[in-house]
Amino acid sequence: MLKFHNTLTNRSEEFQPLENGKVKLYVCGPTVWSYAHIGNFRTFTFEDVLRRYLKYKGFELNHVMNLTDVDDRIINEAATAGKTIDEFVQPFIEAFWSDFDALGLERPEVAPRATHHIAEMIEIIAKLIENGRAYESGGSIYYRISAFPDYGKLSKINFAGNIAGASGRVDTDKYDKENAQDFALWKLVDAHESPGWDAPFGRGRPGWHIECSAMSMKYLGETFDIHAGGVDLKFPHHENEIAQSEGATGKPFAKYWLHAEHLKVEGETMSKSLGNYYTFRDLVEKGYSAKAIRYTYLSVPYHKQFNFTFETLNGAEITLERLNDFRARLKEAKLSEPPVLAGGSNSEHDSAFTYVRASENALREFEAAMDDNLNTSVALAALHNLVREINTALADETLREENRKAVLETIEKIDSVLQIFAEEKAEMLDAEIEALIKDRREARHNRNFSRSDEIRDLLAAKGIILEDTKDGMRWKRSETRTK
RNA sequence: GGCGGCGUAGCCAAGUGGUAAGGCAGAGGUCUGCAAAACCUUUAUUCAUCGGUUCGAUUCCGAUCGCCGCCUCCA
Repeated sequence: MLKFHNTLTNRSEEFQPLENGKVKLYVCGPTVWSYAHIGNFRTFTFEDVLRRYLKYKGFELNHVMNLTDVDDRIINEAATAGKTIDEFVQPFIEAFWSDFDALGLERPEVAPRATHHIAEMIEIIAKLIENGRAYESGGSIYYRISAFPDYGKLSKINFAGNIAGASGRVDTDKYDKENAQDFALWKLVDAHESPGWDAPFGRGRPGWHIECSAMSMKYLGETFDIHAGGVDLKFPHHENEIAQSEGATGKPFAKYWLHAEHLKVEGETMSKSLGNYYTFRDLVEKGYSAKAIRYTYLSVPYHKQFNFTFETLNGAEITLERLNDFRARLKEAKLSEPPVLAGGSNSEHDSAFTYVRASENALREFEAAMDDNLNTSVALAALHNLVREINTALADETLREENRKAVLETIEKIDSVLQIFAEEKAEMLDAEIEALIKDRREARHNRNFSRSDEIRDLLAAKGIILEDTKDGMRWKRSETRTK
């Protein structure tokens, strides 16, 4: 039974989609003003695991992730660079998708851009003005929080205590609002100012929150299943989305709210001033693999803050090498066929049966962990336990053909969600290396070990690692990385 | 000032009212011509501290200390 911790109710709840077999999922996407950092991608990776696990459970997905391509920062940066918004944003959108793909994140069904949905935003704002939940002031349109009694139900924010004690926090907004908490839906823009769009209530540009209401409801309907995002968006962004959407439609907005916690880096808040700020591409440039970064994210459940350290990341590289080696070795192993049995059992048969059961157990543990609010820590432990057990069987030569298939299928199922195994590609060695390997085989046969070790070192320098096993020699490429 | 979270081995961490998953690192061993890989054994009498409830608490309650997040258009 799949359960989520719903931050709207603050409880663990069984997941029940609105429509049988289908899930409507909205996630807050990136603001494309720069390269996304490793904190952003923790959230996107969580959302990918959510997506993949829902598919694993047999649900049909309609997953929407917006791209915020208009906000104050983008407008300012574009102006500074002397570019239009489109020109400024385009390279960052491309970079975002490139990073997204590299991390094994499956693209959502719809990835709408805010600037392409201004009409939908205007429509919602018009409704809110009509029903008294929005008002005009100084040419801009604001949301009237006092007209939405449910305001605060997601973030559980107590405004009374807030205002009284918020030391040093001044409302710096230069516009005139009825209440300090009222937020802008539409910002007045001069006739000559860009960007700007014409609306019945005047030329302007949208406030930050309205885009998500507009795009989620356009593609998923007024009520949908899951809304996910980073914790920092809970207030005010998600709270405001609820106010806008439910305020306009009178219907419940999202049923389940899932929030990903932030990460720290080496025990400290990630920030440029501390020098521990990393984009995904920074780590790739340092030589780390996307899979190891993904694995590191998965080692801690999404709803817990975690400490991203390079020691952990290095460990993840080694762990993944072990997993990939395991799979390769399992595929190559010479295994015996099941003996022809005339009934009864013998010890060999019993052990084979045990390993079939090990696969089933691992899958069951994996699903139980994922069902429990996507506990990827425990899911990984289930995988590791299976690998160790089967490794032992390989070492003992008690594994048989029938087991191999079961184990490989289990791994494939688990990895359809976790996506941590390396892509399998048939690799060819060039002739020179093939010849060296042949020489070494001969040298070893003749017990000329100085020559065979010399060749091994030579190949190692070329990034080819040799391992002598009882089934013969196997090779792999070393993961070269600079640190 | 308000709301919330966290503190588990050298490191990253899971977890539960019934006696501590997993990964990395370390130590010893098996295998190997030597390596590598793999496997085996081992590494927290203890889960920040102090009280309380309980037959029993790391897990529940209270207090204390420490760290963090949100309350500002940052995932």
